Amino acid sequence: MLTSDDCPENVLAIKDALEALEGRWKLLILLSLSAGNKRFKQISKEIHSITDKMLSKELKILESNKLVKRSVYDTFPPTVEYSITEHGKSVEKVLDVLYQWGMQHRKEVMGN
Amino acid sequence: MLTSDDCPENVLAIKDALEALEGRWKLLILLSLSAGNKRFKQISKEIHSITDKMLSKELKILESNKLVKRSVYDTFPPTVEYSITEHGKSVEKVLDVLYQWGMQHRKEVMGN
DNA sequence: CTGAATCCTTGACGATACTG
DNA sequence: CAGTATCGTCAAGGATTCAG
Repeated sequence: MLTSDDCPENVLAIKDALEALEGRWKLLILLSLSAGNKRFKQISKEIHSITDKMLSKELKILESNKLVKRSVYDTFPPTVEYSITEHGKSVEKVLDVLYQWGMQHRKEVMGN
Repeated sequence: MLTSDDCPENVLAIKDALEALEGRWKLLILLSLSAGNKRFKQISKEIHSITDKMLSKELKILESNKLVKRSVYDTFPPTVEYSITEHGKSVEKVLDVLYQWGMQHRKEVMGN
């Protein structure tokens, strides 16, 4: 979460939004969990090129941002399940807008 | 511009959109130019903490993304003016959505 | 199974000096 | 005025190994 530095106040909210979705993996993890609750191993198999370290780290960030919920079940071997929160679901409308503009942007930049 | 790697096709457009706005400066430059055409020096004065190198680099990226237009006038000393393109203006509705969600996000993450 | 610890590479970003 | 060139720093992300 950013604090005031160079930015006018309203820019901070935009930057926070971008930051919450930035990086190579957050989007993929979010979409994977949107399709249903998953365990650590399941996610890493779906996103085959992610390392355990990155998956672990990104999940923590997403959890700290209240986009993802982590549930631990006391079994052996340990069972941990990840799911999308209500707040996590609310990003979908943002992604829609980004998708629409992104398509337009690709047309604009590539071949008109 | 990304090509297909791990990502499902629709994710690429979203990533391109995020990429076009990412980084410490792009948003500030875009907003500055939205308020009116500016010359290099004017922008760097408005965004006082940016270095010439970064401003130059970011402007090139924004120009290559068709978000900003660079106009050179053959005077001495040289005059270069930057302006927002139509495509650049189209990001405003994206920023609106990001702002709305960003505000909600801040409430969610900080003190509900 | 679900991670944490360590080491390494790469690119973003900054400071400063210089040029047409 | 409008940049470029050079050097340096730091954190993101990756590869690999270790642990409860």
